[in-house]
Amino acid sequence: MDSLGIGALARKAGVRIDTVRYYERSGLLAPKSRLPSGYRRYGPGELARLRFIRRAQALGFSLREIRELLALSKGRDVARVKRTAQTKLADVEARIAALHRVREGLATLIAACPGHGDAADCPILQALGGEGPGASQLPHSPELGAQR
Amino acid sequence: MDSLGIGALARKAGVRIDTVRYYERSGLLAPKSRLPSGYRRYGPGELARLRFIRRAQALGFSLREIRELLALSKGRDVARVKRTAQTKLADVEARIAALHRVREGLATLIAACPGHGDAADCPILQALGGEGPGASQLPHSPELGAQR
DNA sequence: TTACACCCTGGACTATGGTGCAGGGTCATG
DNA sequence: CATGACCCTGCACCATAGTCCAGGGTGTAA
Repeated sequence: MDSLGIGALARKAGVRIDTVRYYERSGLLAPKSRLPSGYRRYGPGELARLRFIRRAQALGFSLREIRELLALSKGRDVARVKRTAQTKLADVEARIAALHRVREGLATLIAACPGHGDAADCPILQALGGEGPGASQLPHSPELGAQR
Repeated sequence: MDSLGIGALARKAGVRIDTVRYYERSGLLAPKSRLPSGYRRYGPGELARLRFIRRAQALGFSLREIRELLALSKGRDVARVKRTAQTKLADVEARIAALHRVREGLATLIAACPGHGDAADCPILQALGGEGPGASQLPHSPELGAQR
């Protein structure tokens, strides 16, 4: 039979055994069956599901979102799956935009810093430390704090 | 005197009182002095430092990195401050690049998904779930998992 | 003096995504 | 049957950045 123990499954998917058990605790991946001893047994479907989880994580989905995606895929509601992916895309684009602003702020400060001399002449320290208009060149977007 | 209690300081900087105490525990911000009762007292320097911390966070620095930045600024080693900022800039740029790959992967899948019909026809589910070449259109960069 | 806002410490708890360990039981090979 | 690899459960722990609470003490003004 092409059924796998937890160790073989983990090796095939490139994750740790503990991670597989963690996913099970999190309601993401249940074994196909159990031996009378309690040993978990997995089939090819479980391997595919585990790979799904890893790939979705690489796309920036959280485990909670992946759980929803898996539930959706069981209901074969393709429209909702697509909408979820679209929402995620918008989210990723917002994060990119926020990071662009961070990059501009940093680049501006680095360009203005002589790289030597007294700390009082360093715009990086000035801009961050000042309470006056010196800080106005920094991005101020609220969502930057929400960078998960 | 223009010295502040912890509540006034927190209000001026737009953070919570607990957060100020948390920063103190983390070695980021010590009070200027204490009353005999133990009450913390802060001067304008501490307010500036607290604002520094918040702005640096908005630039994507972690508290650990901010602690290093603050230590550096005390040593007035401007060159090292600049190098730290440059390292952070490279880090931000790598995160942007990783998110770009995520975006391309998602956009490709969304474009190919009909948005209706059977789940078997949904490339989002297919690409994620398959173990064959279907997954090859997805980004595979290892640093994506390391998205802090 | 009383009222009330403010402050103290220490510890528990939140969410996320795991990792590690103790103390056992089981499976397969020689 | 012995050995070693594998597996079980349950629990504690990691980092990050806080948040909240209990059970007190203090500062100030009417």
